[in-house]
Amino acid sequence: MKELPKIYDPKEVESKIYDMWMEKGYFHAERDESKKPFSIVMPPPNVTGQLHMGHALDCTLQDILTRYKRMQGYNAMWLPGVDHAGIATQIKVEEELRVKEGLTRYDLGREKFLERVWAWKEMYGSRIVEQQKKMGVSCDWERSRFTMDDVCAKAVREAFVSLYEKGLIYKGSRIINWCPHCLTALSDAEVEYVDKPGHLWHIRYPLSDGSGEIVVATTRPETMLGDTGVAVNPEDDKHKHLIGKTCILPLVGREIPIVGDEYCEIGFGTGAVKMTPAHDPNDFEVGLRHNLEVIRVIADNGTINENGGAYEGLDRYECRKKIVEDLEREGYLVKVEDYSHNVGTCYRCHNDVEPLISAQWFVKMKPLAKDAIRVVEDGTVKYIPERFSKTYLNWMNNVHDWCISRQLWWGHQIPAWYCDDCNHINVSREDPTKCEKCGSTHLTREEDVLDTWFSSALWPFSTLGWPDKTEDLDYFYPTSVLVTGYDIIFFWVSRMIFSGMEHMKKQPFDKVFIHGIVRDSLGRKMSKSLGNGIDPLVIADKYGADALRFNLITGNSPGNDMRFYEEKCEAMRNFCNKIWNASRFVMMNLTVTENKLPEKLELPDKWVLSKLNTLAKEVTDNLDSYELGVAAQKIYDFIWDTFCDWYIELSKPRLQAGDEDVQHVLLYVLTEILKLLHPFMPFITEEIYDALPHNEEALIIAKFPEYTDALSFPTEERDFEMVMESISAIRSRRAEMNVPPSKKAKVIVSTAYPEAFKGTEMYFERLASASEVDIFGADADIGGDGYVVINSAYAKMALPMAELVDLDKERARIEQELKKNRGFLENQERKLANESFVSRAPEAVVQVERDRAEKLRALIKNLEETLAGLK
RNA sequence: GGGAGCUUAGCUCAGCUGGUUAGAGCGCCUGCCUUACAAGCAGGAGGUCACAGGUUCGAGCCCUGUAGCUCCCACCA
Repeated sequence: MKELPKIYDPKEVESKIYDMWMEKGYFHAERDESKKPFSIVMPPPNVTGQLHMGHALDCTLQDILTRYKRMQGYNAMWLPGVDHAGIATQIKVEEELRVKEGLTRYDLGREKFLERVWAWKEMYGSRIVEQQKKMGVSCDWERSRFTMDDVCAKAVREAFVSLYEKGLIYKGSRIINWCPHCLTALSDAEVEYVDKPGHLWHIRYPLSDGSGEIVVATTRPETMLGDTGVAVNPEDDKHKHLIGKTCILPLVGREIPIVGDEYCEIGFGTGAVKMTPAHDPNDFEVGLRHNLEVIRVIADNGTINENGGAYEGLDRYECRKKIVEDLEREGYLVKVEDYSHNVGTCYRCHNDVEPLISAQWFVKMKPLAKDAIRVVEDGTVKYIPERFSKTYLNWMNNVHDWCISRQLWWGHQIPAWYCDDCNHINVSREDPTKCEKCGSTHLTREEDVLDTWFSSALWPFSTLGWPDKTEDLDYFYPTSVLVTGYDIIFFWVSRMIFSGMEHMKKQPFDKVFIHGIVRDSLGRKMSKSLGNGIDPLVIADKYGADALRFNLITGNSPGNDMRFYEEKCEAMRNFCNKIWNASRFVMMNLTVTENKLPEKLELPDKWVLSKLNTLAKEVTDNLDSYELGVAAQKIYDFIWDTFCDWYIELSKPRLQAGDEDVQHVLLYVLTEILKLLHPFMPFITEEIYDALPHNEEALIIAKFPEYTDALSFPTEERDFEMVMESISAIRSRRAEMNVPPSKKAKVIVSTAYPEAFKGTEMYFERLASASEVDIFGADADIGGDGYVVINSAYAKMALPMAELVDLDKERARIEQELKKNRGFLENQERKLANESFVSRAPEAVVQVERDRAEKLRALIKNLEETLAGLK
């Protein structure tokens, strides 16, 4: 048998164990009809990414589920991968190019630039994989995919073409969100709205006929350069007479119409709204209704374009300043109010997004949303916690068309070719050589690439070989559960659901297990700019990956944010050490070499086995309902309290007496504990299992404990708890009297349950500092002069400690205790006397109350007798 | 403007479909190096479960309302 060191050193153990798992191929899953599949696809981290706490939590949850199912005999397949992360990666490589070589991507050209990105990907793409391995993830690395690899590319092409052919993808000019920094269009989901303080400028627009003026209010005066109308509400008595007239745009001099439209709200601002159809989605709609001209004045890079006249070339915010100055100087500015409003910002670079009109590719969402809504509503796809289905449905019910084209180079290039001669758009599975409409061979490929999330949306089936009809798809799809944070429900989860329904005609997963965000100890989001991020690898290095994992999943509930405390890691490391030392203890006392239960079980054996049996049932139930934290907590409590603090202590006298049966029970219980704990703390449990005599090849593939009637001993459990309670009563009393454990004292027990107490003398000696123990029946007259009498509900215990007895104090103490317990009993009796309680509450509940009352009566009786015995 | 969540011990949080005298970790107090572990052991203090009503035999949990905090969504200039 191996000797374990006194302190558990995770660093040494973890890499060794991980290598062993890899070498044995335990993570790999192949289609096997004799087993039920359990499959998870991992949310692919960005190829630019570093593992952060969110990933650590995410992969820990998935690993726990995967290991649990694997141990239950499922064919557990967890598919990992990496996302090409279009914008994020391109920005990173461009940045490197700029800093190191002073070049832009345009200097290199598309082809050369992409070579650089691929080289970058080769260099850094595996970093996050290595980091995940440190966390102990048991995913099938042989199945690892990249969203830009050939398999995924084929799926993207098929998905795009098929949607296009069905008319569900179209190209059109719409107001889109444009990031002037990233120089690309964004989808609605990629815009983050931030409340920013600003102003509401009231501007005078003179009427063309010189009969007066109309005052408009705006938060973005620079956009007036593109104004092509003013809207007022047709019901607005103050303004409706102006409808049909025109006014002169200050500074620009353009004559623009005043139109009546209900979009303009009476009483807000000045009651008149300037219309900039090229730079505001609402104005665009109004413009369509009233045939307003569309004049774009802001260029892609955020400066004013040639339509801005004198302002051309100015940055949009400089221009704003300048325009306000000019308006004021020329007397057009009526007033300025402070006004805070929502400004859209880019989720990647956080610069203000510019709404502008642009020709882009869109996915028509309404028809696709139908099935995606249905499967969540009818429970085919279940969110855990349930409340997130509301978030999802709310979004899906109000979904707008999805802008999927990006003006980037890094990504899946859109498979569309424009005919130079007839302008026809050719979209096809194979690269076309001539226009399908006019036959021209002059074709130009669309330069734009697809939104990264377009390929992510196909992840659950593209990774399994779709569009080919593969065996993997047949066997592992739909996947069992998707684990991810609530912050990407819109980006990803919803798009996977509609894509799965559209392309596979089946939901991509049965369950969506949502977790929250890991925050710092002050409750702030961890971020680079705040510099408050905690590196999971540093923590894992310091406390062990097992401790980190346990930290992340206990003490919080699904879907809720959590705070990260390093102190808690310390507690979890201590827990590891506790298990380690308990195992050392078992090992150093082991002479038997076989893990099997003995024929003859003593009372404490039955007690601990019965508790273990219950634990297995509860943990299984909790895990099946995704209550991972609760399950972990129960295992923790069992190990620390039940096994270490009680059973190991109880085993000591028997071990000393050379009892082999107790060795077997220790080994058995410890092994079962390791199995229960393994999904949560895979490293330390595997290491210990390997050092123990074991029946299965490795813990990772050992059978997960199950409840069994054969090991259910409710009577013995209750009996032994009487003894434990009595021992506790002695300990408590001794501590109160400040008697050191080294001062042993005889214990005389009088109990109404002599059968339960039979043979328990050694436990009193070991755990209650008894020098010797006499056990008598309930009628025994114990106590008297020179004795301290201790009462439990099941026994009266007398300790000869004359020097400690102060009769007055003793009397007062017992009276105090009597008072308290009589109070409790009174409560109990009142409850039991309540006719409606007894008749309406379930019998089991009533019985619990009766037992409790009975217990109180016994305790009170003991106390009364003791009091009477005090002279 | 909608929607969601939170409010439980000094701190951070559990408490699963209503059923003991409401729990954990950390912190605090007392005593112990008891031959697995001082990263430990034993004992202990500490909570009118935000507030007000209601339903129920029974409410931290369900319903209604109030207050405070947080987040998400939404085209109000």
